Amino acid sequence: MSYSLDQLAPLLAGCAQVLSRDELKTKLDLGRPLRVKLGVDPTSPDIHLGHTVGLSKLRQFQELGHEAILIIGDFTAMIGDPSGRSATRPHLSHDQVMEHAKSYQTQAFKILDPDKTTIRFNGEWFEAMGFEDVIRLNSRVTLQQMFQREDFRDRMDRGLPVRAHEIQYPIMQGWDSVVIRADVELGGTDQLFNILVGRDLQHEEGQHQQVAMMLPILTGLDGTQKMSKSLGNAVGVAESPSEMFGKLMSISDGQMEEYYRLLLHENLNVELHPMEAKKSLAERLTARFHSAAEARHAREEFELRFSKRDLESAELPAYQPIGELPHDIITLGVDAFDRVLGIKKSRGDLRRLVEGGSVSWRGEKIADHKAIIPVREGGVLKLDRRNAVRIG
RNA sequence: GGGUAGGUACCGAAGUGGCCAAACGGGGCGGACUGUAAAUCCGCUGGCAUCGCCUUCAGUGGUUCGAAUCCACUCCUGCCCA
Repeated sequence: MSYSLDQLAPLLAGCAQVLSRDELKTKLDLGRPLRVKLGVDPTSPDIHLGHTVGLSKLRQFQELGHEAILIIGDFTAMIGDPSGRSATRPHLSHDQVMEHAKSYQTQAFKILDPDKTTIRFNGEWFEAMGFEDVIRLNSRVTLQQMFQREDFRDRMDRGLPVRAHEIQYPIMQGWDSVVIRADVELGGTDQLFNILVGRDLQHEEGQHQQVAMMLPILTGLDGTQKMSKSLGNAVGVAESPSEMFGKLMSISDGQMEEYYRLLLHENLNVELHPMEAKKSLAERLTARFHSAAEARHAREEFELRFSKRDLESAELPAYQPIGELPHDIITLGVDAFDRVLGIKKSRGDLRRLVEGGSVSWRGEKIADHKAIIPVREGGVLKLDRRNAVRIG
């Protein structure tokens, strides 16, 4: 039987680059389930929408009967992928990484079918390697090869350091492919180099080379850099419906086309008013990770709160000032940010917010940073653009 | 190992004895405008407090009434040479 006829086209859809299409076709023609690899490094505790581009593709393979292998790079995460980085990454401790790995797994299963997914931690084989093994592995690649990589070259040109351990990363990622005998490796376009190293190493080991399938990289909320938790421009899949909806509403119109294409796999309807298109995008994506009802609700709350600016009727976190706390706006604000919203603000930050005209009590702007809030009366305290709390 | 240029706030980058919490740009935040969009304009951008005080210019020690700025040592990085 032939998988390729009906599978090739849908699998190629949405890919930025495939090396090569012919090889993929050949592999599909084998008629057996392919071993499809996707690696994630648990460098932060959360999976975000950017990760879901690759995960969805993996899911698609899974649904077509192939074997999905999710590599959790517990070992590689400690080194840090230098891809696309202009600076060396900080090291993470193994404990931190394992902590992250745990939530990664749970969150990845929001997309993948847990019953059909093989999860492998690459510490499994790397921890067992001795220095001699490492040297032997290193002897299979050349420095020239490593320095073909754009980000390394770029840093060299700019006089920035490239540390020796960083060039180990692609080698390790490549070795993962050898160990699991991958037929296909998925990754963002920034993974091209790493994935190709995998092909080289597989060839060295006498294995068939994996097909490299590169997916486009999702731009983060800032509209310029790739989505990444550490850049603070990410939408996490575990975030609450209202956070998710709100964040998605803040993307620029210019990004919508990209979000529609990469996340919903369809084209943006240009007939639609941009705001409607965005609300629809936000609602559908929120529904994907929560429920249709919750997404609907998030949308209604959003409209109430931000479009109609009806803070009084909106659902706001409750804030109960501690009894003996002085009820001046600064003290109150700092406390509310800290205890209710989990955001650390200094008194100076609060004073600036007040002076900037952002703070209001029961709909009245507070201009004086020494103002006392009559908390016993209860009411809504607006703190900044997106945060407000209800007292009493 | 030798030579040389550097290490300033989130980033880039001025400042080379007091006028420096530190120019300027970017980013970020807030406001006006709006669709939590874009563009534009305005303000803010170390901490605490009522003009003030406290911590900061890689680190440590020193010179000085006074240092980011001078000296010594240390650590870190680039480049050139070996």
